[in-house]
Amino acid sequence: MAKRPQARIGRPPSSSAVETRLRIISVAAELFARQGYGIVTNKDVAAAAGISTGALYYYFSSKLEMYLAVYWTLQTRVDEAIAEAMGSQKTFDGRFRAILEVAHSLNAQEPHIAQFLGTARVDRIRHPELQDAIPSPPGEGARIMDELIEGAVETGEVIPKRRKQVEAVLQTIFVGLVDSQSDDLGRHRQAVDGLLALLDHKLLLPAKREAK
Amino acid sequence: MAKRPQARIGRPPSSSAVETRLRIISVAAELFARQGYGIVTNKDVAAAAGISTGALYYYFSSKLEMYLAVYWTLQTRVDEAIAEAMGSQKTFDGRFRAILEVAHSLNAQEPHIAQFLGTARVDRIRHPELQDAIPSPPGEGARIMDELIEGAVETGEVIPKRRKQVEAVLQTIFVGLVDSQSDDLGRHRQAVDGLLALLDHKLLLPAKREAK
Amino acid sequence: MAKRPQARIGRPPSSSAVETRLRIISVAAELFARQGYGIVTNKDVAAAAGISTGALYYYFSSKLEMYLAVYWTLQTRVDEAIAEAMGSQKTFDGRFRAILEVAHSLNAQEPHIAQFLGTARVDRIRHPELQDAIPSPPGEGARIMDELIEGAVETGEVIPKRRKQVEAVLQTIFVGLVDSQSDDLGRHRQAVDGLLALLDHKLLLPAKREAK
Amino acid sequence: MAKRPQARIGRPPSSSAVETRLRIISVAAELFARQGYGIVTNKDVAAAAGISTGALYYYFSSKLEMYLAVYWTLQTRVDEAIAEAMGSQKTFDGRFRAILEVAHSLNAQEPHIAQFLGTARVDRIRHPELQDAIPSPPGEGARIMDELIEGAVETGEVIPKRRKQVEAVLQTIFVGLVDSQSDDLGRHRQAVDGLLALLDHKLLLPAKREAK
DNA sequence: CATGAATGAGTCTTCATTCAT
DNA sequence: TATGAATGAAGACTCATTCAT
Repeated sequence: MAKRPQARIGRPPSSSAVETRLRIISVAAELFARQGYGIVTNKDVAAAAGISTGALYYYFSSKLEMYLAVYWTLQTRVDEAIAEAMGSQKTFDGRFRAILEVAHSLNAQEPHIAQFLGTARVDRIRHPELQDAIPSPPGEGARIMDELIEGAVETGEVIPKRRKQVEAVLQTIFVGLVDSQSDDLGRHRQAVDGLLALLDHKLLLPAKREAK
Repeated sequence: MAKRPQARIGRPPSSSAVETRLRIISVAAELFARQGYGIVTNKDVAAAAGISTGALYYYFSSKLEMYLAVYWTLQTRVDEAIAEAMGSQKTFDGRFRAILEVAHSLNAQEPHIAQFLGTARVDRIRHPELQDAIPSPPGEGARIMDELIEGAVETGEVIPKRRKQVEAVLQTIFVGLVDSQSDDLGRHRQAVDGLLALLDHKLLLPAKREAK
Repeated sequence: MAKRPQARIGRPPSSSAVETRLRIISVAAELFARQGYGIVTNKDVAAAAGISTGALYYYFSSKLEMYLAVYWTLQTRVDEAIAEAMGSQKTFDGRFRAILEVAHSLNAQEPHIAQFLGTARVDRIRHPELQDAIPSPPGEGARIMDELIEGAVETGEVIPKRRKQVEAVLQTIFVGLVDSQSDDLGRHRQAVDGLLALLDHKLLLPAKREAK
Repeated sequence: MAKRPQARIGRPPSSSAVETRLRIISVAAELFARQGYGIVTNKDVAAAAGISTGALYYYFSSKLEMYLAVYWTLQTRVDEAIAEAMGSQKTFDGRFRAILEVAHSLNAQEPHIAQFLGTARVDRIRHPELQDAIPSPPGEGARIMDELIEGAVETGEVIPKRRKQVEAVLQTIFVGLVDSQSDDLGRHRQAVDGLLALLDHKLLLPAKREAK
């Protein structure tokens, strides 16, 4: 599970500033998640955080920096959660199921994380400034994907020739989950359960007979 | 009011309204596909079409109308292609495979169609004006999904209780394909082949033995 | 979205929002008085107030709001002056004379008040936005007219049957004064004196004899 | 009474062009009367006349020229009507009454004439281009005013010293009538009747007694 | 730490005017 | 005569950013 950011004990100096910064990141995350980089204005964020637009510039040198702060905060949380899920399992099958469950429980706890990261993938393409500042398979994504597939090859669950196909299918599924299901927890659950059933060959059965 | 324009040019030689309109839609489709509704400016579109921003308003009453013209043009193309694919097959399995192939060949022919429609899904959420003007499962999407699933229940390929799961999984896969693979035809092919292999139980095999 | 403004200046030294707002209203009053709502541009007002067009929106949410601020500022001044004049007299004759004098002295003090309000009557008809925001007999006009005429009926200066005629004549005179004389104080004085003489039956005398 | 413009008998060449020109002037008059020079667009006029904006430029070299054509057409009609009214009477009293009646019957026949000319007085002030092209006491106004007052001095109805006052009062009344009453024929009648009663000392009577 | 007054570039949109046909 | 495709300047308004206080 993702660790919730807590004020560290025994660190009094300028604690209100730290709190304000965290508050900004938190409200900005929600706003960016819903509306994207281009549409959210500094004024929106400032108002939601209860400060003035000028004050924003004390904490971040630009709108872009603020966005990146949000990005790394959330992406780190996701990366940690996935790393934990990966570590707990050895087979591809186990890991994939664990990741799906982690994705769902993150979504249940903090819905705007997935929404933000889905949005970020789009904004990255749209805004050149973001393109240079955000990695394309996001966060640890590339490393995790590698580990997942290489592990699967080792266990024999994936034959080497199909590496690329598996990678593309996994990307498709993960992006699809984030982009099309993360705004509704119930549907997200259906999608996760459906995918698990698909792995068990229970979702799609052979046709009884051809319709005339 | 414009003061004294002293314009330099009137109607350019040999220009046809129909052609110009199509040219605008075509270049706008590409720009919107890459950058989205909010970021593409009228100036961008006009420049790409080789006309002035004012001329845009001769063809469309607003930026929104122009966007919608692009949307319906492309969405119609997709709907027709999918309807054809659906009609050629009776089983869910056959239909699903046909749709994947259609998706791929559309992508091969006109790459920005999928990019635009993926983008449109996001823009629809971000821009209230679009929300009112664009259907949420896009185009004929809702009807097609229904037909696909009800057909599958009739052939016994999907048990009634799993309807919702199948729907969510299909959404996940279709959105994932569009959003994560449509910018690279090679990867898109891998994804389609991977998904077909997944249906055949060839993509993911049981683990030989548990790694320690 | 604005790209990278690299602005040159922030808050100018020694500036007060209240003062700036008043300055804007004052210069806008003069401009609107002379040229009307449609012709005065935000740029004109901003330049006259010594600020940028953007700054205008710090004080008013739209050009319309700015116009209304001017309107109510001036209309209130007029309503108060007329109310005072009305209160000081009991007869219609006294009140009418008092109002004419008030009109003249307001004109002497702040010439653009009458010009603006004359202009506003026209702009109200031409611009639907204004129609909804400005009352048609302006300000307290309707109430004052009523009080004036009902008082006159009570004192016997107007017979009940002629109420409508008196109202129409008063409207004609007041509007005529504002529209045709308020741009020249000398002529305005002549008009006021002429009207007073008319009441005294001194302006127009019977013809000595019929010219052939 | 104003002569209605009729197609002259026996003048066939390019008669449709003449008709079109007249039609443009007629619809433009109505539009300008209601909305003023600045707000009416060439497109509005063209649409109302059933032609294209381009065609407008065959008949008038600019929007300004078109406006002036309307102005002189209407102003001439008014001047002629007033001249006729003036000629029929010798005393100031008779002439004034006759002018009021002419004003009213013109208003009854072609309501937008007065509306246009009222509007034109305002537009003249607002648009520098019009200022140079339209005379300030409109049309024959200056000459008529002179004749009216000099006649009154000769008949003894106005003493020489009050010339300016009478002029200012007449301007006030004529402008007031046009600006405040010409949009409603009933009210216009009330105003005219009220003014006639005022001349007869029947509109305003002495107060019976002072209210306490 | 924070505010709030201000900027100016950039957005969508309108409109008188032009000119090939 | 007339159309209709096109221009470009100008208008209202937005927004990231700056800076005196």
